Amino acid sequence: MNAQAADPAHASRQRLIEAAILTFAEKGFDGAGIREIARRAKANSALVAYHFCGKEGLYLEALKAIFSRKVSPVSQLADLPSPGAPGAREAALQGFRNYIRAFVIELMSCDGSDPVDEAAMILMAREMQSPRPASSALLVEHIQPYVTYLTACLQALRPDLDEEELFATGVSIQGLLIHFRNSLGIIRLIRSNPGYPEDLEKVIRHHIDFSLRGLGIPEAFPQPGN
Amino acid sequence: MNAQAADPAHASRQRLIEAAILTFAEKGFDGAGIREIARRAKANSALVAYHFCGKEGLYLEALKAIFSRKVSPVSQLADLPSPGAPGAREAALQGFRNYIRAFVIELMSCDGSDPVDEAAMILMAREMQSPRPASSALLVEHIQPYVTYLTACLQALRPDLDEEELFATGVSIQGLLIHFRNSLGIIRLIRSNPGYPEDLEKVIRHHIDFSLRGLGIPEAFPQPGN
DNA sequence: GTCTATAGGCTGATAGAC
DNA sequence: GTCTATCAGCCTATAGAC
Repeated sequence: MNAQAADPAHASRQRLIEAAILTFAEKGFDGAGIREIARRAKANSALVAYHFCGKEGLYLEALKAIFSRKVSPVSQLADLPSPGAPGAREAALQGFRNYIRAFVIELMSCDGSDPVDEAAMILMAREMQSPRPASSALLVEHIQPYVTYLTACLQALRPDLDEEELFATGVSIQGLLIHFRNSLGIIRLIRSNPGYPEDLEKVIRHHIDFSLRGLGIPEAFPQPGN
Repeated sequence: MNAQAADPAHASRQRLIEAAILTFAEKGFDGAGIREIARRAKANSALVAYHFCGKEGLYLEALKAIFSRKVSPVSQLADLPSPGAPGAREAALQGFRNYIRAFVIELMSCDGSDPVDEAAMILMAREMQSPRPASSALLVEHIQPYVTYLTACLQALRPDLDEEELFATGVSIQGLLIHFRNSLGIIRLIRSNPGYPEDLEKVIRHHIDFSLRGLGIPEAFPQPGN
């Protein structure tokens, strides 16, 4: 795939994917037309069928591009030692920190400098909320490892919780991260503050502090100021 | 509006709104066609223009119907005394309890017996994530009071927090409630437990306990068992 | 690989009969 | 208030020239 990306003969293919991310993010799958995407990519709309076997194929390729760019780098998280091993708790704590940081910083923070990154997040968030049948397998394949990793960290940090409680906690934390991403639209409206994304990381960290304190893991993100 | 709802001459109008909620929830604004909606409502598609001045008007009317059915009843919450008045903290605590209870029980608990209720939640969640320009004013108008109320409760409970922290906390708690509602589908899949919704309130309370403990408001929902 | 031209179908809106 | 018929425009997909 990298060979293809470097191939100038595939330049229009790459431009189409980029334009697709932007346009699908703005208007959704049904709202976006391949003519508009092609216009944006300075390419011919017939190339959508040639390169991607149609609109749905282009959509899937756009999602794959997002996962390789944004999600896969995040997944380079250190392996956790087996529970009970010496230093397992400290390793889990570090893993937990990395997980949150990866989501908050790499995955969700966006300074608006790269419109494609911004659009990629919007598109992924919408796809998580309302997955298309054709892309749900792709979605699960890429996201499942994260839930497993998070639950493993939590188990080492809170061995007193039973399986049901661990699951509820994992879902809650994960949901919190996703929620802030999903709520950007309405938060912006309520605050009447178009520049609000700048404060996103601060707000997320603020609540994560509360949640972790409630979970009995206040040392996950020690606050220099407190 | 109630007079109209009771008028049998407006029966098809009502059926169109109901079908619109279902179809827009399933396919989004652009994915849903007025012909399909009309077919579902056993009405003529030309009535969309007659009753609602077009598709966008029907969409707005569907949102309004959702707000009157689901959101407005929740808003019948007691007024809070002014901050600093005697008993203000206790009143805020009670208001906070009522707010959570109203959301968990009235707004979110649904056994799936009513498909329209189910679709209404999906539609509202999607609209919050990606508000349409034409409906954002409606959205803010209906949701703003809840954020204000929740923030007022929190302010009385945690007078040490500044405005930014209060907002972040309110959004977080609100997001938690919405997240659990939205995630029911995927949670069911992951757990392979079709009866999972029965435990919904328990799981939500479980996490809310964590969050409130972190917020320093552990007495909001005292646990008889603890 | 890239283009033009076009087919075939669906869309929302509307005019006008009843 | 409800219907049929229809319009103009957009959509995706494709055939075929280069």
